[in-house]
Amino acid sequence: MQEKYNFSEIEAKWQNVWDEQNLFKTGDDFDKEKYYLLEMFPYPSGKLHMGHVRNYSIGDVLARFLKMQGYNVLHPMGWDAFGLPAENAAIKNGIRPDVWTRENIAEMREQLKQLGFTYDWDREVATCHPEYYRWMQWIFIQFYKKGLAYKKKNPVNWCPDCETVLANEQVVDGCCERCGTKVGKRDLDQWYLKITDYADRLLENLDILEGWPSKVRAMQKNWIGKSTGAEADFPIVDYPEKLRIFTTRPDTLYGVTYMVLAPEHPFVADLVAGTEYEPQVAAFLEKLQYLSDIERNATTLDKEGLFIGRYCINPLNGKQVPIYIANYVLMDYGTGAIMAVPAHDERDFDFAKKYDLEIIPVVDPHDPAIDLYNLKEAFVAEGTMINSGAFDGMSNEEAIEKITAFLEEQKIGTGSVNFRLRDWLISRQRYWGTPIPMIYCPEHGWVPEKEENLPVLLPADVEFTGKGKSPLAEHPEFLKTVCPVCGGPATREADTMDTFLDSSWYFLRYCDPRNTQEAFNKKKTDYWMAVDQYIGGVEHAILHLMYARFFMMVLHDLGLAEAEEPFTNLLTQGMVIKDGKKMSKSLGNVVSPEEMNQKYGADTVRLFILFAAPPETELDWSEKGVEGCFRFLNRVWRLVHEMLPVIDGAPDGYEASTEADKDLAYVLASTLRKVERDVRDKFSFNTAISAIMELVNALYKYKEGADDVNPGLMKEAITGLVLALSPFTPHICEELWQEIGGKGTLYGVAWPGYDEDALTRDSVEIVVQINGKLREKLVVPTGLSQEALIEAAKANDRVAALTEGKDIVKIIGVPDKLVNIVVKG
RNA sequence: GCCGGAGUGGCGGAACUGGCAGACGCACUGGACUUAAAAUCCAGCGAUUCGAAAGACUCGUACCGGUUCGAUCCCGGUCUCCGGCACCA
Repeated sequence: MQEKYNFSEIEAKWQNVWDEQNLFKTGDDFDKEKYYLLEMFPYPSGKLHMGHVRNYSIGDVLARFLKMQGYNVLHPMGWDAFGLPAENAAIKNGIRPDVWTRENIAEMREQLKQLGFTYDWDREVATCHPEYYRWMQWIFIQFYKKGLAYKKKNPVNWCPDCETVLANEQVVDGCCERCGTKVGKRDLDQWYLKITDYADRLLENLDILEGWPSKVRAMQKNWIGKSTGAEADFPIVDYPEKLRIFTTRPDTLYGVTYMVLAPEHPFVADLVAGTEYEPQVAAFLEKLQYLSDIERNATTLDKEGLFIGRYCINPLNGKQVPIYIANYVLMDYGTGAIMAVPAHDERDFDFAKKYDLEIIPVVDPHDPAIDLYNLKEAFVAEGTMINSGAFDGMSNEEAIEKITAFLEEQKIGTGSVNFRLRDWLISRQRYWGTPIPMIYCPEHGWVPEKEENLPVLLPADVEFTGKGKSPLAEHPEFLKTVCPVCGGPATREADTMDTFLDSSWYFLRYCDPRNTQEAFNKKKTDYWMAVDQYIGGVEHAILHLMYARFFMMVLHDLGLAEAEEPFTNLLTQGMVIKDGKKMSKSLGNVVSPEEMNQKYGADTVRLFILFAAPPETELDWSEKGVEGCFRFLNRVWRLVHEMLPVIDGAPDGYEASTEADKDLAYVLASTLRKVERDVRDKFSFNTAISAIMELVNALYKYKEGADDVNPGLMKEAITGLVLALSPFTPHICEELWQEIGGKGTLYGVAWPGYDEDALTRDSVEIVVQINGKLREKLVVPTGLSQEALIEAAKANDRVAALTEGKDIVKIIGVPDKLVNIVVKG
């Protein structure tokens, strides 16, 4: 009686073996061909969810497969360990964030091991460890020294009841997540990174990233949002300064009928000071204060404006136009001021209609349906210039160039480019993050901490109330320090860094995780970088992936790394859903990886998650499907055990004598070829697995049908099966490998080759079509010439009967594939 | 509005470079084994029509059209759904 497939015993056994041998440790063998495989590291929230399992299962198949292909594979894992939830746990349950985080990490690390993933745990990093954030601070200082970090006042979300700053995620429907009070704004001095300096490069390099999904590249392109146009200076009547505006439509300059400033524009207060408009402007600003960013930016918001009693002069035609302020002009884009051309801009048109402002067309569409001097809506398309002085008669596209050139000649403007991308606000008024290593000296202003004094440690003796300032800001011992320049008394920055900084270079630290002298050794990162394959959720398509690219560019420019782009290839896996909906506690449809693991084993869970859908698409969890995969593994188990006596003592190699032997040899070779291609070239794990299932089906058929089983062939087939399946379900395969007499562990055993000869069959089935419709199938010798093939088809009784008495117009023959006979009548 | 995808059986999904549509799995149906059940093994499984059956015809990859001997695949148009951005001048 054969042994039952006892997955829990087998899995524990092999995980132990791998652990004891420290099998997945990766050396820096600079001579070997490397492959850096990386999955996005998790936030240690407590337990793994199915999304993690999917992410890491995909990565692990690749890691094991590539190892079998002979690569030196770097496959690390770590923890994105700073962040708000740890602090919330501290406020709610009184657990220290470091303890909470450490416990969660321990639990999740154990879960990852139970899934059999091949991580080199010697390279584990956690961003909350001082050995890690020390170098985070060091990198920040390098950015600062290069002029890429600066401080600026910016409004933050402020809850008047909790008297604290709120992160955007803590603001729900404009109210405080905790107490429900309406959230207001407060201006704070905050640190920024100058990512906008790299906007063009971040955009241009997207074209090189051919290994990225076009979707992600498009998302980043949208996010960067480059627009080309011109800036122009408009003199203001009775005012010394000129008003500079940005426009993408310099061709419409002659159509300007008013100007609009952002209400926060620095000129506004000055322009209305002491006039009758001053109180109205103040009231307008007051009203805007209570709008959230989302409300302020919503397209649905009514356009509201206010004339401020002053006028501008159009530098091209000397026309005097009124100046407005309006809620739809934003201070932080362009120059915070626009020229309004209602005839050719929808927003300006709406505004002009509402406030009864002049509309002057300057581009003629040549469309009889459009009454230029009585427009029903703005005309934004191409046309011929009119009402534009010397530029009349040109195409408006030509006018864009000519007018821009004219502005430059006259020194009243310039060609200009604007980006939607803003500088990266990195200050967080939080405790659980990397302290920003800056010091304020009354004498010397903001100065970076001395590098030899790093890390600036997070103090452990803090209290969490959820009220008032962040714990660091109320910690005198932390705050009190000396100026690195003059040694006089100074104050530390109390803000910590956005956790996105920590995750913007962790892939570099993995290359050299225990270095105490530098953030990472260049020789090592130059060997391992760039990451050959990065795998993670599409929710990180913009922020994380853009920040990491930005960091890599800066580190490259600082001479610290060779690579300029961190991730050569990117795979964004789809979500795991249940019953067509996202898994969530509130819906009660969360499937726990732990339970599934206990019920079916890690191999089954891995197999199902890889088999049920291609990696990029959504995956609907189906327990029936899981059971199917479990059945399959049992089927494999029984097959191998039944064949053990046959394999035992079987010769190496085989002679395929019977047709059944040849059929099986063919299936075996084509399966091995397909699995290799599907995994390596397409990440098409679902079809690779289905091919292996077909092989198993063929083996069952062969064993039932054949009078006597060919031992050499069977041994070869079973060996191939176990090896091909091993990246997907490593535990059961290790066990079977041992039972069929394989040496050592499967990790790193060479990927099986396949028998080319077995792929060539003596005969092949071809299709005969008449007028493109399938009418007959023929078995013919392989490699039959086109002529002979057509003859064979014509000689067939059925084909002859069907073409009887009809004109044969044309015959197409494709060797080893088909014949198509085109007939008439 | 702009940008990026996707639409194939009851379901998840296959189909190489334009060449047998629906691999593999799930669900379902029937059979074998069993005292019985579970497990397992075997077979069937897009729709329609004809036929006792073997089998045969026709239709069928969101919709309309085109290219081609031949289209799930290429081209043009339409619809629907999903994702990103959006008062960005």
